[in-house]
Amino acid sequence: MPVSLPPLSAIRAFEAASRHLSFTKAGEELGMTQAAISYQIRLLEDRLGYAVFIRKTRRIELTENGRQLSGRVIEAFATLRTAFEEVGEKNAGQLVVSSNTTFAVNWLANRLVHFQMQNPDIAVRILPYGPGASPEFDSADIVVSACKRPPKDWISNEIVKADFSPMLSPALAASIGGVTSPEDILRLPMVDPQDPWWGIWFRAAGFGDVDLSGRPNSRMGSQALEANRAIAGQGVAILTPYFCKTALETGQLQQPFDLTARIEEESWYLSYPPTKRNNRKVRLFRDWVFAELKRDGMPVPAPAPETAA
Amino acid sequence: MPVSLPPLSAIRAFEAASRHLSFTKAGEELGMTQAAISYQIRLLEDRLGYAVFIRKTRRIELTENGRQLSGRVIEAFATLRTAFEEVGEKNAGQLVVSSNTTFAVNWLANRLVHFQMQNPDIAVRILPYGPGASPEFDSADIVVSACKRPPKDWISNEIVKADFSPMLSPALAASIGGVTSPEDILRLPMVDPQDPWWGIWFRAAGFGDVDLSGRPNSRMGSQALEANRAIAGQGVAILTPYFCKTALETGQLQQPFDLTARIEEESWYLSYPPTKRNNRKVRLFRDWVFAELKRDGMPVPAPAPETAA
DNA sequence: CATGACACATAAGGGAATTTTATGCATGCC
DNA sequence: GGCATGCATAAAATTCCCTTATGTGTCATG
Repeated sequence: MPVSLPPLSAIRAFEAASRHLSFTKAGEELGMTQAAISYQIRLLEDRLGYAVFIRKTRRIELTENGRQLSGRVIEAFATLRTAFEEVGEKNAGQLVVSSNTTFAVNWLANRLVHFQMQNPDIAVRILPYGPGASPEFDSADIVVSACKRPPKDWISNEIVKADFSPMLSPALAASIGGVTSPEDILRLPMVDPQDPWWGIWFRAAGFGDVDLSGRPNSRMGSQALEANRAIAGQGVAILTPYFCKTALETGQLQQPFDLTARIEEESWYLSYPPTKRNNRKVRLFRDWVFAELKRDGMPVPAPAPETAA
Repeated sequence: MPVSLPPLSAIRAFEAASRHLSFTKAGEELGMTQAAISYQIRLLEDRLGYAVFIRKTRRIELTENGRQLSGRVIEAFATLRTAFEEVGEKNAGQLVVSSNTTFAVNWLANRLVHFQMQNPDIAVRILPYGPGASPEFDSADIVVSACKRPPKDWISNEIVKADFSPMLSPALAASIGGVTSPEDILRLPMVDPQDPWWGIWFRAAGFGDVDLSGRPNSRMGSQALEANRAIAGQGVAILTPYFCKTALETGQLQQPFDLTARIEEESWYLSYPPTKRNNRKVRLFRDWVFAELKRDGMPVPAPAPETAA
């Protein structure tokens, strides 16, 4: 049970006044009037039962007691200031993004350098989390997640709808003389036949119950892996076209059907705690993500309105 | 221009909460509700732009940032607490009395031991100041002064009226066959013929202008010295009977005439700054002085009323 | 598995603590 | 001597907190 201190505002006034040896200057530093400092010092002396300043004409001096306090109090405030400053700086200069692996590998990886060039003062740390793991809501500034919902008070924007469609390597397609009908796919190996996306896509394509016994969806988090296996010709994967853009453009993969399916509400979300809605680095990153999406022609959510700091 | 800190009340709440890892306990320690702590922490996090606590169910944890702050903040508050505590204790246990020499030597000297026995926890320091010097209004807790008035806002009590009357040693009186009329005094050497008190006393005794060219009054501060010279038979001194009580009782001095004179407003005053009116040691000392005076049959002023701390 | 207890969050409202404004006062300086 | 400077003070206005009351999610328990 620590000793109770005099009012902190009085201590702060004393700290400043004892540094400047002037109530007026202390008031300026603290953004208040000379009268307020005078009041606070009076309060402090009243509370302590002894004077800390001797009022001379047009200047003040510390009393013996005041002198003894002054040093320690200044020291304590210096400790506080450096503590908050250091943590604040560390915090302002470092942006921690917890992203699910798909988004990190298929989207962030080859664009991040642009953000970093635009904002050389911000050190970005990407923490990818794989399927089965959870985003690091506690330690991240921003989270890009798919299935895992952020704490409900977080500000959350849907950034990419989880459309999906079968993808395969041209070589694999050629091996059966080309893929022209959904049924062709069934003649090829699948990278992950248990993925529930298959069933949904086939239904959307007009094929009722294709038997692909369900398994917890994990494609949201590991498309990079599936994509590589598909590129390597190991099978047909069911992937989100937007995330395969490069592979599709370079011909490493092909998407035989324009038809995409989706599970409503299964999307990638960018989210952050409301505390950080006015945080510079968070705003910069969020806006950059939105701008990139827009360049890609993706629908972009309106960012939540800002509030005065 | 130091960095501006978050609101200090929020920092204090954080300090307590981070020690207890509980808002409820922190609230108890600080004498406020759990809701208030919650509010303050929220405020702090809002201001800082990052969280300092992770809210788990029925308990809280420090975030990385919070942990980094916590240590320093606790340290800073400990510094403040020990600083105020130490100075406070030093201050509570030590009573500095700046007293004019007459009062110190002729009154305090042989009584102080009683006060010290009654209050063994208080260390009394008497700072006597001689004629010509000033009381140490700045560093003393209590001042006993005569001519020097305390700063006008001080609480000041008249304790001894400066009555005066001629005093001499019995031997000196016998040397002229006894002193029975004021005129007899003029036949003897005076310890300080320039003292204005002489003229006033002689006038009061019915003798008009006795020629004793004036000189600044200094008897208020050095009666001890004059008294010793009178006791040694060097001359007649004009002294305050109350302060010669012992010498008169033991026959070292005699006061030939009951007549005393006084200059209105010339008195000894006990005074202290209003800041200290409820200060324990100051009250104890003041009350002890008043009690001693009362025992001597002196009129005692009513102490100023106390105010709630 | 329902219930209660516990710990923190949140909203509304009131009130006290601070601040400001507007002076006064003493004194040092030109 | 007149003015500027720096602190004190009183009254008035705000702002900031804190409390009360209630909600939410979990854990523990019978």
